[in-house]
Order: sequence, then structure tokens, then C-alpha cells
Amino acid sequence: MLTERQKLILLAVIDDYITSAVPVGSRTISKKKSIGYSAATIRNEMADLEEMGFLEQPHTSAGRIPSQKGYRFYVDHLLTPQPWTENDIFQYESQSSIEFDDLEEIFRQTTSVISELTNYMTITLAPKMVEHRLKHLQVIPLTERYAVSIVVTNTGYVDQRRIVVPKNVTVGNIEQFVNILNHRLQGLRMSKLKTAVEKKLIEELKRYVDHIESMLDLFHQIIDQIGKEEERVYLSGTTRILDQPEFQDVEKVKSLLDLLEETEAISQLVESDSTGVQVRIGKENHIQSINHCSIISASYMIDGEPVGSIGVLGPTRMDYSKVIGLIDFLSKDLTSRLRKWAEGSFT
Amino acid sequence: MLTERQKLILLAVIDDYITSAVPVGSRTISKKKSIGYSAATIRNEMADLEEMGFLEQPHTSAGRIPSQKGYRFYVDHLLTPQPWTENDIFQYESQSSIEFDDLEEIFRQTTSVISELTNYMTITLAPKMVEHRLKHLQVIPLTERYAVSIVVTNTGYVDQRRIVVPKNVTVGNIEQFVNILNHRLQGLRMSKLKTAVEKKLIEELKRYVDHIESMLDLFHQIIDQIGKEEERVYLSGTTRILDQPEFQDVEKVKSLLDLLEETEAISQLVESDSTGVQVRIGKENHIQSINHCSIISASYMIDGEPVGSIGVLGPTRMDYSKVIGLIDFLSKDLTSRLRKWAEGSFT
DNA sequence: TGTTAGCACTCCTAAGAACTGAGTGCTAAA
DNA sequence: TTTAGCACTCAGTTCTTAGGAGTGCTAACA
Repeated sequence: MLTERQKLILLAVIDDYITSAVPVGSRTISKKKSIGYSAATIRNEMADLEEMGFLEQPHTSAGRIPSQKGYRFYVDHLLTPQPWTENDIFQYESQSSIEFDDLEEIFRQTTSVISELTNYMTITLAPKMVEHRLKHLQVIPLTERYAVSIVVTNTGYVDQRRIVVPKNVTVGNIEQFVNILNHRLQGLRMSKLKTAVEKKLIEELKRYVDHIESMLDLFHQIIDQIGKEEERVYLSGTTRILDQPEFQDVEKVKSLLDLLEETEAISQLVESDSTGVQVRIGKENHIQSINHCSIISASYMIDGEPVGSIGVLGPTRMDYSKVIGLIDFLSKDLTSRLRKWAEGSFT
Repeated sequence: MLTERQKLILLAVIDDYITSAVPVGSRTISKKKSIGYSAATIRNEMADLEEMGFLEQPHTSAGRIPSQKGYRFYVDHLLTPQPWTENDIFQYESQSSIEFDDLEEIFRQTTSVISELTNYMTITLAPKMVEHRLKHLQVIPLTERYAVSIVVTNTGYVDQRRIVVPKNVTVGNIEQFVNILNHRLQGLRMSKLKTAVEKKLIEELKRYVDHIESMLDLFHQIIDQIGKEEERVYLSGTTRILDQPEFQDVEKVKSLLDLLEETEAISQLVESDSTGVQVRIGKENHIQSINHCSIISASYMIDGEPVGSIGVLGPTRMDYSKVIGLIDFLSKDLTSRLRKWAEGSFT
């Protein structure tokens, strides 16, 4: 295990490296006020820390930089989440005080505020529709052949799509059918709707609804696409990351941007299985092109369940203490704003 | 004016530079089969072309590169649009043959196909809603206080938003009101709806509708946001442009990406006032960060009117003849696909 | 008179050499 | 156990040099 002094030195090295991005030498550390030892002592300790794998040396005559293991130890044991500065709070409130009538806008703004406050890239995953519960279903006929279906969920999402009206079916038929569905399906998870109809509702429907086959076809038109819908991803601050010295190489920029064009890959990055703030450092991400990046993410809730997440992507040398504090606060804030939003919609 | 030989040489220089990205010397040109002159002759002509401003020399002992004026002349007088290769056609058809039920998908796919075929960045502006005509209006009550408004346009766009139901109003009131609006406003441009109601319809409404003030408030909730809606922008192939040697400098990449984060700026880039394919070379774009880029764009139509545009952004040294041919074809193709789509929706 | 060959000149680029300085490891003294 | 001192290492910078692509100019040629 590490001695207190070793921890102190490791902390100092990482803190310094995070701001300077340059390998830090023993003299730099010994000059700090919090450290009462000479450069030579520091050197000995740093040599030990390197041997244990917490520090690395780019080349013999350079200073030390933290290794992945070093960062991990720092995040787990040394770091204290940084409280908000007045400026942060001001900036946040000035942007989020607007009254939103639009869920999209809430996510967009949250994402962009975070990237502004951190100067890293921010990724937000909006809730997947399949995880929501059905609030209201409606079909509006446009012409003889076409109609628009409207699906509203408990989270206030509205899904609308064009559907084809089967040949032998009247407006009255549809209304009747949709009425029954509304009564019976309300409150169910979107992902369960299909089986609910096929298993439990089918008998009742056969009794009360004409042209049942056509109607089921209609229903599938409405529901099938929702499951396939890809996760909604909000990105902000892509360019900010280019200010970081580790992205001076165009190749790295390219491989990162390539990654960002794939929505699916992004989701995986930010998705978190645990509760609370999660930190993935360097290769812990298992994706080549962000081997030198870290991701700090957390989930937000709707109805007490995690439904989406926000994450910050920066170099491994990122300001963990600031970002962790921020993500922790904002994921909770997002949860409560979503609750208010939902209450505003449906009470 | 330029002699035939000068045109020949200018063409050869530009063609060569477009593929090589390296200043081209007199010897390179004289070796080409189509040119029957010695390097010395070419040198003389090139000196003349430089004097006239069609070519530039990075430094005394380097070859020549085309100037902006050179490219302009090339585009206007020398270039022949390149027909599609079999491979292009195959790739295009394999991606576009899918049956779309979703306008968004049509734009997204078109954008991505173009960026794949050209290897440059592609920008598509979807039609602005204000320019569409009203097809159908509907209000669905959700609760006592809230409702969802659905606006369908002639182009098949569906706009949906949450609105607040004024206190003293019943469902019946709303239905009556919306019915009248539907009858009277159908076919009008979205941008004209407000004045139409305030100028022409107000008397009739006062006669048949209760709580007219509340109703107008409702109407404004539905309509006001549509006008403000920013233009929908589809981007694809952002990273492809990083393969171009002119983007090896991270600063250039950054300033370009910064530009791309502003939707408004992008719209201006691609928006075209004229019909047919439009080419803007280098500083003709009036935007600092793309001084070394060219944009080739064209509009597509709905109901015979240009409503949006597609554009390709590449270095000034881009393959004009290929891209022009492609954009010309695809803008027309998009027009016809949109027509089919609209017919599918409303006949 | 237009075209071409020849030659001296320019200047970018790459490769090497020399220098600098930050930082280390090790040893010996406090 | 800590610290001061010193020799050593090595990345980065600057300077120099050689090479080569390309030019402009002149004179000869058809």
C-alpha cells in the first residue's frame, strides 16, 4: 500500500499534470507549499511510485506522468469533488431558467451547458422510447389511404408517424379500436404493448372490433417502429476538445470524429450500469480511438428508474474533480427537472 | 482573353493539381500526351497566365497552383461535368432503393450517399416549415390543462407541440374552433396563417366561437413557434474532409468545426438564390474559416418552388467536374422523390 | 516569329551536427 | 531518513549542408 507521503506526492503530480499537460519533475513538486521535502526525496518516492505502476516516464530525462493505474487510484482515493464556483452557478442558471415546453430543448441545453462549464465534450442520451409507458394513443385520418398516428408517453414524448389505412376499414372502426387500446394499454411499457395485445387483448378485440386482421396491421404499423428507434444522442462541444494539447494530431481528431458519427458506439460509451457517477479511464473504455480519453458519466431518472445518461468525454488528463462534481449535480438536477416537466404535462 | 493553348495549359494545371495537391511544374505538364509542347514553352505560357492572375506561385522555385480566378475560369469555361460511373450508380441505388416512410430518412440518406460518393462534406437543408402550406390542423386534449397540437403540411411534415389549454374553455369549443380554421386556412402558407386569421377570419370567428380571446391565444401557441423554428440541417462526412491534405492543420479543422456548430451559419453557406448548380469558390463565400474551401450547391423543389438545398463542401482544390455532375443529378432526383413522397401521402 | 535546349539561379526540404537544459539516478554527507 | 551534489541522459532547438525541383533568361533552331 502507499504511504501518506506517497499519496501526497502522487496527488501533487496528477494535479500538476492535469493543468500543465507537461511531464512534471521532482523540482516542480518540491517547490509546492504543501510539500516539505527536497527534490531528491521526491525523486526517490517518484521512482518507487513508478515501480509500483502509478507513474510513467515518457523517456529517461523527462518528468513523470500519471499512468492509467495512477489516475484510477487518484479517482478512487485521493480526489475530492470540487464544489461549484459562483461563476459556474451563474452561468448554469442563466441558461436553464428559461421555461421549456420542449423536452428536446431541455436535453440540448443541459448538454451545451455542461460542455461550456467543463470545456470538454458532452454526450447526453435521451430516454429510449421503449422504456416509457403509454399515456395516450390517437389516430388522425388524413385521407382515405393515409393517417397519422400519435403516441404520447408518460414522459411526455410524442411519437408521430404516417401509417397506411387498410382498404376495407372505416373511420368509425378505427376509433372504436383505438378506444379499446387506450383503455386497456394505458400505463404499460411501450416494449410490452405488442405482447399485451396478442396475448391478453385479442379475445376482447375479436368480440368488439370488425376487420380485426386489418386493425392489428394498423397497430403494428404504429408500434413496430418505436422499438427500432435508435437512441437519441445529443452532442456538444466537439470542438472544445481540440483545444486540448493531446488532440494536436489530426489522426486522433479524425478517429474520434469517426467514432462520433456512429450513434450506436456513442451510446455504449456513455451508458452506465451502476448508479451514481461512473468514471472510465483510458483503456477501460475498450475502444481504440479513445484509449487516451476518459469518460465521466451518470444516469438520470424518470419515475425512479434510470432511463438515460449524461457523460463528459475528455483526455485522460481531464479535470476529474471538477467534472465529477458537476455531473453528479447535473444528473440529479436533470432528474428533478424531468419530474417537474412530467408533472406539468399531466396533472 | 486566353488563347486556346493557354486554356489547354490552364486546364492541365488545374486537373493535375486537383489530384496531386502539389504545385505543378512545366515539365509535368509537357509530359502529358494532350500537350505537344516542350517544358520551356509551357514555362512561358505559365508565366503569362500568372501575370493575368489565373495561376500563383507559392515561392520562386516552386511550380504553379491555380488562383481563385483560375478556378473560377475553369468552372465557367473549361470544365465538363463528369458523368456517373457504374460504381457510383450502383452505390447510389443500393442505398436509395429502400422504401422510406419518413421524410427525415430521405434527407439523411441522400446526404450520406453524397458524402460517400464525393468524399467531401455534405450539407442538406430540409425545407423550412414556414414555406409549406397547411394541410391539416388538429388539437388533442391530454388533460384539463394540456393538449397536443398537430400541424400537417402539404409536404407531409408533421409538427407537434404541447400547448396549454386556457382555463374556461371546453373540448367542444376547441373542436369548433379548429374546424373553422381547418376549413378556412387549408392550402395557405404557414407564414401567412397569422395574418389570415387576424385580418380575414376574425369576424367569422367572433360570430361562431365562444371565448374568442382564449382561442386566439391557443392558436398563437400552435403557430408562433413554427416560424421561429430553425432550419433543419443534415450533415455528413465531416471526417472525410480531414483526409484532404489542406486540413492537416488542427487550427483549420477547429475553425471549420466551430462553424459547423452554428446551424445558422451553415444555412447561409448552402442557401442558393439561383436555380441550377451554384459554385462558390474560396473567398466568394465571405466566411473566414472556409476561405480555402469551395461549396457546390443546388436547390430542390416542392410544388415547383425551391424549398431547400444540398451542398458539398470541399477544399478549393476539389473535384469540381465530378461534384457538379453529382449535385445536378441528385438535386433533381431529390425533387422527384419528394414529389412521389407527397403523392404517396395525400392521394 | 514561334519554339526549344541549355544553363545559372532560387529556395524549399530533409538530414545531420552541435548545443541546451530539464530531469534523472546515484553517492556521500548531514 | 533526508538532502546536497554531480555526472549522465535525451528531447528539442538551432544551424549547416546537400539535394533537387523548378524557374527565368538567352541563344539557337525551324
